[in-house]
Amino acid sequence: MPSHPTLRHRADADRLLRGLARPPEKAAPWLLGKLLVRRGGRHPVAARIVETEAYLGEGDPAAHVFRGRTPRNAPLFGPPGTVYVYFVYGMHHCLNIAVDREGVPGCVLIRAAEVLGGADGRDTLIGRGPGRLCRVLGLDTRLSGRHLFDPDSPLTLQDGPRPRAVGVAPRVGITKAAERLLRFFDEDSPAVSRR
DNA sequence: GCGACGATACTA
DNA sequence: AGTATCGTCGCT
Repeated sequence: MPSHPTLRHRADADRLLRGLARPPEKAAPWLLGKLLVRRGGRHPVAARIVETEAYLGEGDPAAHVFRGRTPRNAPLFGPPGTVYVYFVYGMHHCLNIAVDREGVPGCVLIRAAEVLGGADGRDTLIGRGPGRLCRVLGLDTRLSGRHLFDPDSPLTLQDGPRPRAVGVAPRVGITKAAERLLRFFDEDSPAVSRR
């Protein structure tokens, strides 16, 4: 077992990468409970993921890559753990994580997370909805294309407490393939979109 | 170069 | 239902 901190972090990243290196419909529920850690500000901010959606790649009419690769969606073709952030409706950013294998553009949209406030964890802020989550974590398109486990990454992933129960529902806000149950959420979280 | 539209979220 | 608000992409 590695005892040096750097080696241990490396081992943690490898384990998380194995979770991400699977098809979106597997990786999306697996991501529930994991912690997004935002660095770059005065203090790191951690947010516990409580709601995700799977986007299946070129065969999924609701996916950004449905009509093929473009400069914007290119990060989705990167290795698992690559960050894809896009801008919608002239005001919101949405965070995605590329999953599966490099060259296979499946991804997971992070729809909600509980931002852990003070050291005591008492004042829990919620980022309900992908737009608000990005606003609360200060994420924008400058992060798109970066990788969660790069040494100096401003956004990383850590292990966290798994949910007691996982709910399944249709994806939010799409018109195509709207019936598919590809949205996953922590049933106990108040931060989940209410729809 | 142009225009339609979107993986949003709030208010009424 | 209405709306704020703009980057992206397909098409001309």
